[in-house]
Parts: sequence; C-alpha cells; structure tokens
Amino acid sequence: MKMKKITIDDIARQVGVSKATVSRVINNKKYVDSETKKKIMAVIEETGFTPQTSAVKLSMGKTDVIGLLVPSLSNPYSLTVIQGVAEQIAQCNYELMLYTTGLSEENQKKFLQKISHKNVDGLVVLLPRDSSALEVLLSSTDIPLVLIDHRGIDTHLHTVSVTNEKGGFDATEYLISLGHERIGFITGVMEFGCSKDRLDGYTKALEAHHIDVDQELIVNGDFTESSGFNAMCALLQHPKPPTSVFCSNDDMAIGAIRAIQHSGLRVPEDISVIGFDDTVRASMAYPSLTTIKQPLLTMGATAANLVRRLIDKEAVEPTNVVLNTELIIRNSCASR
Amino acid sequence: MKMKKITIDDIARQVGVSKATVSRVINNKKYVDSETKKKIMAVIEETGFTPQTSAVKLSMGKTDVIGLLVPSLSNPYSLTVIQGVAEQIAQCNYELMLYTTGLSEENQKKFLQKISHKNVDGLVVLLPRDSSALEVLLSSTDIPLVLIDHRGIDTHLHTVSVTNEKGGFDATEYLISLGHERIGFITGVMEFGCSKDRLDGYTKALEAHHIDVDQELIVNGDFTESSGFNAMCALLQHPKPPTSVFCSNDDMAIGAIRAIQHSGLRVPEDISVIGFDDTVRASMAYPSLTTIKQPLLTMGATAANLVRRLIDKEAVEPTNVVLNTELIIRNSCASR
DNA sequence: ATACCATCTGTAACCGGTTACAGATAGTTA
DNA sequence: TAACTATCTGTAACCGGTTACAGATGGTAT
Repeated sequence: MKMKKITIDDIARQVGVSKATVSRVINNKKYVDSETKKKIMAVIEETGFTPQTSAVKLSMGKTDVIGLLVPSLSNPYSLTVIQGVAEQIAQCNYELMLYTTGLSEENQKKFLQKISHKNVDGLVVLLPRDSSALEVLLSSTDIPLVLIDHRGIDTHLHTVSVTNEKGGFDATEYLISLGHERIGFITGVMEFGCSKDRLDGYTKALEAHHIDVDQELIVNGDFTESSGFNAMCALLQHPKPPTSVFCSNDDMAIGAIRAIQHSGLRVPEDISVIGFDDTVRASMAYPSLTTIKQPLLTMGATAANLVRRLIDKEAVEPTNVVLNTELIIRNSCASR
Repeated sequence: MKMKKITIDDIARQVGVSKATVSRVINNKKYVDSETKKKIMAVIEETGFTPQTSAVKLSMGKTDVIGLLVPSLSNPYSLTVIQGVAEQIAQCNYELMLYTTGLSEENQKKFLQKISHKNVDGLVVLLPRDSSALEVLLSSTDIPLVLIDHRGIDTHLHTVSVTNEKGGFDATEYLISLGHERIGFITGVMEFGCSKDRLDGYTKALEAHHIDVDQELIVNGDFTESSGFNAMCALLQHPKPPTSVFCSNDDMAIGAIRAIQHSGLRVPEDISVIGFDDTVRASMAYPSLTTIKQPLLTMGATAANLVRRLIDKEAVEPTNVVLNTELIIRNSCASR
C-alpha cells in the first residue's frame, strides 16, 4: 500500500522518453507530439504523479505560497480576515502559510529571516503588535508585502485599510442624532493608525456639532474586552458619567456593556454603546451591538489578491486600497 | 535597499572556504575549525543569510511544514482547533500550511495529490465533509496523518477525539437530574462518528433512567445554526413538545434558542437547552449556554504534537488519544 | 535541388543546498 | 621512524525538477 516516491524520471522511463519531454507535458508547452503527450498523460494519471514542489521551486524560484502573518488567532477580527485571505488564495491556486507572532523576539526575528525572501512568494501582514518587527520587514522588502489596516510609517507600502476616521465620525454623529451630548470614547492601542483615526473622527463629529471635547470622557483601552470593561468602570466613576460610549472595537464594547450591566444599569436604556468592526460577536451580544462595520472578509481577500498581483507583476506602484465602513444599527443604542 | 538574493556560495566566497564548510557550520556539524566557524558565522550574521528552504528540502527530503486541513474557517469550532495546532507547531519550529476544503471535487483531488507525499511532512485533518476524500487520503498514506474527532472507518489510523458518548450521556443525565423527562435531541451530520456517539450517549442515559426513547423527539440537524433553528421549529410543532433539548453542538443550540424565543417561549424557563463543544459562542449567547466542553485547543495541540512525533519517528504504532469532555453549567437549563 | 521553417525530442546545465569520499595536516602511539 | 588517528577542508555527486541549445525530421517556398 505504501507508495514509492515517484519522480519525473520514473515517468520518463516508463513512457520511454526523456524527462524534458515529460516536463513539457506537465507545463503544457508547445511542440510535443499529441501521441507522446497522450501516453505521458496516461502514465501520470495512472501513477498519480505530482511534481515535488521544492524541486519546482528551486528551478523556478517560486513557491506558490503566500504567507499570512497575524498577531493572534484568538480574536474574531483576525479570524475573519484570515478567512477572506484563505478564500482568495484558494481561488488563485496559491497555498496559505499561516504564521502567528506573539512569540519571543528571538522567534520573531527567526521568522522574519525565514520569511523575508525565501519561503513564500508574498506576504500579507495583519497588524503586528510592535512596529519594530514591522521595520525589519520593511528594510528587507524584497518580496511583495501588503499590510492590512496599518496606516502611517511608510506611504510607499501597499496597504488595505478602511475609512476609520469616517467610521468614527459616523458612529459619533449617530449618537449625537439620538440626542446624546456627553459621549464617552474608549481608545484602541494608540500606536495603531486606526486608533488615531477613529479618535479623530470622534472629535471632528463633536466639533461639527459644536459639542466641546471633554478629555475626561476619553479613556484608554487596548482592544481587549477586559480593557473595555475597565475603561467603562472608570467612566462610570465620573461624577457626571456619559450617557453613551463609543468604543474603538466590538470586543471593548462588549466589555463596556458588561461593566454597565454589572453596575446595575441597563444598555441601551441608561447608557448607549456603539462599537467598531462588526465581528461575529456584535450580532451575538446581548443586547446586540450597534457598530461600524469593517468589511473584514473583503479586506482579507483584497489584500491577498493584491499580493498575488504583485507577485505576478500585474501591479507595481504603491497601492492603498481604502474600503468603506458602514453603520450597522442594532439594539445597543437608544435616544435620550 | 533591495537585497540581492544571497546563497551559500556567496558566503563561501566571502569567507574564502567551500560551500561544504559553510553548510557544516549552518548545521552544526563536528570537525570545523573554531576560527573558520567564527568567521563564517560572522558573515552569515552580517548578510542575514538564511538557507533557501526548497533547496534544503530537495536534498533532505523534509519540509518542516505541517499541513492542516479544515472544512471551513467560518465555524468557531475549527478556529479553536486551528489555534491549538498553530501554537503547538510554532513551538516545534515547524510551519503551518492551512488548507480549506469546501472547494470543488476537482480542487479537492488536486489538493490531495499535492499534499499526499510532497509538500508537507505531516498532516492534521479536521473532519473532512465527505469521506470519499478521506479514503483517497487513506489509500495514499505515506505521510504521517492524524485525524481529529473522526472515529470509525479505520482503526489503524492515528486519531485525537473526545468522549463523545460520555458527553452525550452526561448532558442528558443532567437534564434528567433537573426533572426533565421529555428531552429532545437534535443530531449532527450522522456520517460523523461523533454524531452517532452523542446520540448513543443520549439514548443510553434515557434507558439508564428508564425513560422511553421517543423517536419523534429526535430530529436531524447538520451542525449549522440554521439547521438547529429548523429542527427546533419542528420539535415545537409536536403536540406535546419536549421540555428540554440536547443539541449535538453549540451552533445548533443557539439556533434552537432563537427558535424557542421566536415562538414566544423563554429559555430556560419554558424550555431548557444544552449544547456540545463549548466554543466561544456558548458563553456569549443569551442566555449563556450550558454545554459539554470539548478541549478544542488541547485537541489541536495534541494532534499537532502527535504528527510531529510521527515525523520524527518517535511514535509509530496507531495511537488513539481520547480526551475528556466536561459539563459546563451556565444559564440555559432550569429544573422543572 | 536548396534553403528555410515548424515540429518534435534529447542532452546537459542549472537552481541551492547536503554529504560521501578523499586528501591534507598534525598529534599520538608503538 | 613508521603507523595510526583525529581534525579539518575541498571536490563532486545528488536531490527532482526546468529550460537553453542543438540535432533530427518532414513540409513548403524558391
């Protein structure tokens, strides 16, 4: 039952031709006699032969592998992006190598070396935790590289992002339209461009409606649920707490809701909460979460496709795709 | 800034030795002068040289890549398993190639060929949708292969699974202990061993407590939320509906809860619902879901580690790891 | 008949590593 | 001093493909 490792030479020998001819058939080159071709195809079919990728790569300098670097697999945000990337890659006949950072500096460096110009044809990078790793990547940019939602640092990079500022503006304006004036804000990790943009959107919306920005209503979070919980607790301590809160992502919004409920208040009757991302958790939360949707699947797919085009030299100059956010109204906000 | 592709020959030339010596240093072989070694290491460090994996593989016959085949990325069950696999693989210095089935027969076959004995050193397989694909895999088993939660077919395979029958028994007995006697059951995809086992556990628990098994209370589902919704609707049509329902997984349980709430009844006051899996959704559902926990992370990690051991020839004879399930009590079940 | 071209096939070099083998050197032992 | 051994290094073959090049064949235009 155990299959002997079968090579192109075996096929050639069985058919009685040279391996060059077999290779031509495999790659659908011109100038192969149709009879010969038929015979070779038959033997290939029969033996179930597949070229060994590392041999192909060695001579071609191509792996047909796209790497995907994500910080973590445990947040729903990453997962949806991964899904988008995976689907797109499968369609293009590439394969997907999945890497997670969150390891030691040591490992991260080793990973970067491995990646940088050997094992994959291209790389999609999702929000690396610390930008030092990113910089190493940038300095050794000899493979196609697309960043997802990482604005700033370097504009000659290929990126896929969303209208974060507009999203922040829309969320805030929606709360204002419901009659809120004291609107809290829980930030994300402020090293990320997206966090800054959302905050900018928030302040601009307030200003547009002539509401003073109260720094005491702006609390730092780090995109985790527990940080949302803590930040909300802090806001609730305020002598005059906000009547609504805009959280920089859904996880923190869910944490904030828990904090509110925990303190005996109700969402949205007492305090309205709006999130950002529209991950699967948003629709499953109780109450279901009004949020700003990022098209995560599309972002993943777009990034993967962009990498593929870069690999195939279809696109070269720096591309910055910006996808639209969208307000999704559910049950976590009420008018005042 | 653009890095020239740098090879072992470049290093050798720069240091003034042969590539064989460089290779020896890279692989930490004996019999290299410590001075020479130092010089070579310095140049390697300085140039940031990394061996090209496909060249290494070609001569070594090893990829250091473990493949992971999952049916889909959109259910939380797969995701947690993937996470477990990914963590384990990262620890072992392997890399993770992610494949999703759910494509055309054509693609699936191509994938199997590619996989079967070329591109990865080992393979972890999570519940392929149709067993035909599985059988092809089995017939060409020349690479280490570990199945997750796929009982039956072939006992000389390496598998990682859980105590599905005991889990089914525990869930059912828990409902009985709450005073329920009319207990509905929503099945999974019955081609899967796990689905059968859970059903067996259900019937055995009923029998152990001298409760007749009512076939009308057993409805087919397919592990999706919507199938749970539909199955529950069917049960609600029954002239004498069950007072509690055991669903073969959490997604269906959440679908069932929606169906119950949609019909104007309450969970758990009117009908109790218990699930299976304990995916992240369970704790986030409303009401939070009582369920049978599968240690998904551990399952993934165990499978990955088993594959690694098979690759390294540490383990050879068929291994069937069975991990324990555990009843997690939350708020979706009430006593009668 | 000659030149030319398209079709078909094989030979051999090449991709970038690993490693068996052999040769060189120096140190140790009989 | 001779023989043996351990250490160190280079040469060349090999892994399994792709492809430039050249040679062979037959058909067509001149």
